Amino acid sequence: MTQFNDLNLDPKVLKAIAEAGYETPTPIQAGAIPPALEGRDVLGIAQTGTGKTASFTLPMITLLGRGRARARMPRSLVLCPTRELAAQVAENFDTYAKHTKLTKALLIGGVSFKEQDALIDKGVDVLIATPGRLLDHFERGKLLLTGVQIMVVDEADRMLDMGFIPDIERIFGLTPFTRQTLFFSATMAPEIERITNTFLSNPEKIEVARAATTGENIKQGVVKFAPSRKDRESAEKRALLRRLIDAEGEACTNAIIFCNRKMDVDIVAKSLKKYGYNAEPIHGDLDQSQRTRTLEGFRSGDVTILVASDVAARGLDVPSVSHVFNFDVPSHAEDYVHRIGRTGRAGRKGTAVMICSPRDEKNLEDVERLVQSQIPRLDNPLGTTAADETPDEAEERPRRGRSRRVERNAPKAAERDAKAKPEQSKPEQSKAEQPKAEQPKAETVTEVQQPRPAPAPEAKAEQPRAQQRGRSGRDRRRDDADEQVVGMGEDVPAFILKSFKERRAG
DNA sequence: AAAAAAC
Repeated sequence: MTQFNDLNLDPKVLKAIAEAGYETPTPIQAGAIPPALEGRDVLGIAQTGTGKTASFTLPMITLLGRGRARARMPRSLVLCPTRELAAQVAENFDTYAKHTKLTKALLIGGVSFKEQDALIDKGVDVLIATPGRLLDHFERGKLLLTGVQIMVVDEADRMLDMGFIPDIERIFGLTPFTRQTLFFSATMAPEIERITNTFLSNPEKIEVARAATTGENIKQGVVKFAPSRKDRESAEKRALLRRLIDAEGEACTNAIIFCNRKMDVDIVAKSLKKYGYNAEPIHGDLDQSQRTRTLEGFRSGDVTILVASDVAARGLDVPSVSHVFNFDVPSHAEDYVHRIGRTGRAGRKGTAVMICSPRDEKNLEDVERLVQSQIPRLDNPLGTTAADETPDEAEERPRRGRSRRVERNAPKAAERDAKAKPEQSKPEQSKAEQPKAEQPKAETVTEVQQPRPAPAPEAKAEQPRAQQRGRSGRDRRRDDADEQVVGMGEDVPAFILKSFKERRAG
């Protein structure tokens, strides 16, 4: 098997890779690095979680190793759709370029121009940017792109969704024809295809499917929710969310909760905090410093629940998320795939639970058509009809969740996660809650046997684990899977290999 | 109808 040492990378880069603890490149890295080092254009079709970022940072650092940056003329450029993603790429550069003298600047919105200007003036080897802020700098005459030798476009399909393609085309036009282009997208939509035909020259195409999307390692479930009274809807929905989180018990080490609206992100986060959960909101209206702080806290484990808009649906590298909760059914079906793709990364187990209100039914149909299977129905722990009491009041005793303790009841899970996060804060279980025996935490969600249709809804919530299928072989948890991407290219559900357009077409 | 990204 190919090792990083076989890849002709700069010894300084190899040293940093070894120090970071890596030996074996992922398939996208093994495929993209050699042609990139030869100076060829690369078209990488890969999702996040495949090691995509290093597949362009490592050869870039090697190629830029010689030469020096001139004032206002960066030698390379990486474009990302969101600020967080750009910041992540910048971190990656810091890690792998630490033994070199290369300089970099991160140009993203929401922060002052001053520091960014100062760095550009000094001259940088690598510029990492979101399109808006980059063009802003350019228009102020602070930046020349005629010295760009390598240009990277990351998450191109998301750029497309966000309407950045005209900006990207414009930026392409500002760089020299002779540049090398490394282009990454999760899917090849027709518009993406057009861009690559226009701006890439005889690219080496590397296509890698991720094993872990909605395949066997993400357990999915959906809970139908109908409020007892209209004016209680939002409070009851939040109460249901808490019950669903609690039902997962110790298995839920950290989670992302997605809401469709920024306002709901704020409300849900605030409500969870009130009930003693360690939750923080993240969405585009929060200021950048808070977004950064929250994300850092979530990565480090200081924050265990991230309540997020779709700003966090794609691209964000949050290792080892055990659960995704969809507070709403996403209105764009493809967002479902991206959202639940935040869990079950790198061959690990993941759980994705979604709440579906009557008005979300249509969106649910769209999602199920897209993934070409029925998402197993879970029992509503609050009951299907009117509750006798307002759930918010019923559980009003706030639970103390600040203390950190090691997992007690789940030694295996604790072992597995020991490397990543030996401790975690957990809300205390309220006495008012139903006995665990009736609500076994690991069995609340049924395994998806795709593309086999889900079993009858009634049967599965209480089904003992031993009777569930699909637990053999690869399906088992890996103890050492922390950073390694495993099972690549195998057992990929057919739909994930198709473009979203093809999926919609059925 | 919403979210993201520029001021």
